[in-house]
Amino acid sequence: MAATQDRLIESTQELLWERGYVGTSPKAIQQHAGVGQGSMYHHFTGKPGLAAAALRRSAEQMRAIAEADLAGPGTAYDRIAAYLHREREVLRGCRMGRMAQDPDVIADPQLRAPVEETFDWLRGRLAEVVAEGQAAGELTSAADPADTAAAVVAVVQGGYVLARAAGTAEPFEQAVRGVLGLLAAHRIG
Amino acid sequence: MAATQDRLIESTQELLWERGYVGTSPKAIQQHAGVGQGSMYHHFTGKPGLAAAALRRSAEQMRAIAEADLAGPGTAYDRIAAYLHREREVLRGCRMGRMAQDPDVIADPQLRAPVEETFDWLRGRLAEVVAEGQAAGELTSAADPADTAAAVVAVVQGGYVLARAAGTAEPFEQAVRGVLGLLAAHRIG
DNA sequence: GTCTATATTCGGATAGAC
DNA sequence: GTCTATCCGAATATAGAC
Repeated sequence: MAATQDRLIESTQELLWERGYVGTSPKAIQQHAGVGQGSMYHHFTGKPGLAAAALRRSAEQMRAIAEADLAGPGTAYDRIAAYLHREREVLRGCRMGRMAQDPDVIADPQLRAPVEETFDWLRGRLAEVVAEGQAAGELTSAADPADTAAAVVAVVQGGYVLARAAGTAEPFEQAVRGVLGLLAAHRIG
Repeated sequence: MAATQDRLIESTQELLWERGYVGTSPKAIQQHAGVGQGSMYHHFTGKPGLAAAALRRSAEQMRAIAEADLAGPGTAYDRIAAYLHREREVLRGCRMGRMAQDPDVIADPQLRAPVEETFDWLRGRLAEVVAEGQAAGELTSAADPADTAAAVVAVVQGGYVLARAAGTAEPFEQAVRGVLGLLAAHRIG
């Protein structure tokens, strides 16, 4: 039954987000999904296989959500601002970014691949937006597109870290305002 | 013997950095420190107590290292650039930032306090530097000091995440160049 | 496909001898 | 202060019945 696999994958996505890879046990996944032990090991080879499926799905979802803002209307600055101001559950952190901290994830190519690809894509996509803005005469050419894109993505990822450390979303919002404030000086017109 | 406590704390610092809180077992700490089980439980109440001591020490160290750059010579921009360009083991990530991802750390006030205080201090200190630069006429007043400071700290923390995801320090360096490039437009003179 | 039983190792700690 | 012995539950599966 596809529903069982789906529930397992969704539960794994949820628990990886909340507890990380090391902190997520097969048993916890089964309970969260309401699925028996035998059932899980019938559909998946084990914890790594299931986690890989969950991460691939999270990667797809993250990408779709980001693309919605980046392909939206308005100038390059507007689209970056839309991406940065998107509603987020800041205190939960980033589903993908969190995985980058876990040595077991980084050590397993199957687990690391979705994480790496997601951020590669995101940086590339933001760099395109910056370059488009420069080509359209909306932004000065002073800022390198790839470097600026990396800074924007890093602000989001770092903002999550600061917010969780502080126990409030405020530092995330400050960081977003901060980078947009800096970028604003590069607008033309 | 103080040396035993010290070795335990240092080993814990090391392992927390590498494996995180959930991923670090008392046994691993003992082995890394070359100290027996009984000895560890004689000097510390258990894993949380030992981790708290290790985090407090890491917090002191991080603060001293950052202050060295931020209190250095040069303009505000120079000092921020010095902080950003400091030599780092980028692929190891940040000892403090990593802890913010761990729910068990965030849930325990004793463990979270050093993390929270470190980032509060760092953002405050960087905001001072920005404000000093504005007062000295080196930087425009367009950028809010607290917001800019949060963005700078977030770039570092996010840079670590991107670098670990990529398996190379390159995205960290891009992000640093990116935020410095944006900030450069605010320099006067 | 799903269930229950069983196995092995680790995590985190306590107890008491030396 | 340090060591060894012991404890109990959790993590991560495998085996085989239904």
